Amino acid sequence: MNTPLFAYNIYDSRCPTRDLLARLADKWVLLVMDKLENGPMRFNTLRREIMGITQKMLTQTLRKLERDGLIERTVFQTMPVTVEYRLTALATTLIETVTVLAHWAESNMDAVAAAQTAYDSANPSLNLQSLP
Amino acid sequence: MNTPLFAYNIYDSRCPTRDLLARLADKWVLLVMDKLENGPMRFNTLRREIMGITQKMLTQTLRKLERDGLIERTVFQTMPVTVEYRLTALATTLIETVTVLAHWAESNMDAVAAAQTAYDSANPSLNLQSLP
DNA sequence: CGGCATCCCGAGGGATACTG
DNA sequence: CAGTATCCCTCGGGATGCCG
Repeated sequence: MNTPLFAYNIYDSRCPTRDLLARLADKWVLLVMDKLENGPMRFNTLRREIMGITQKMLTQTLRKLERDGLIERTVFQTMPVTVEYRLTALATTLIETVTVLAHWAESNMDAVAAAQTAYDSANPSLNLQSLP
Repeated sequence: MNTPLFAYNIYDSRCPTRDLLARLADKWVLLVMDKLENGPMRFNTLRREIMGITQKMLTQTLRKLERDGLIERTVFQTMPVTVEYRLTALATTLIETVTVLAHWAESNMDAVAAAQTAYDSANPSLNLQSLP
């Protein structure tokens, strides 16, 4: 029968993979990982380049990713301190997927916007424009 | 110089692609799209197979995806009515990435769990176990 | 520079009841 | 079967201030 070595099932709400997916399915997580694709970066560089992210969210995102083993944090005892973040080996198995997803939005924005316009004019009653 | 045809930039917080990414970066969106990979499915089938999703969230997710042109909704006037959801052509350019991301969680759950344990024992002070 | 600690508001989303 | 409509409550996350 060739049973799989893992019994994880993303469709089971009680499976720990569900929580892992929820952590990955986060815009800040995707943006941070995507930014780190080309090598390590420092905290404030990330903060500046990922426009709109607050210090709190960046810190929180970096900590979560570090805890999940996806990024590594290195402190250089300069004055003042320098902190660098880089993807781990584990993250390299995921980063390509992340970058494709993040940039799919750019490549297909026009098609999506057209679909939205069509949908909204076909359903004048509903107001989904406001939905997240 | 070969300037790109689109000036969309996912790192610009005011760019519409940012909102699109936020809609894609959603666990229910990923699970629903992944479920529809192998062909059309009906509402209650999706609801049963994606354990833990409420009727409200399933409806909302399907509507958002329909509005973005990623899924198509077909109503069959049987008695009672039958409604079928299927991925659109636009979605086919994204579905592989989505499935890879969703199932990466299953394949790498053990590694992530190990990293978490290591992190938590190395940082007994912090309590990130509770964080989302 | 690279954070941590608080306050606080609004919305995301669960639970429940009703319908064509 | 496939939804819609409310209520209600938590908690994500922005704003602000402080620190080694």
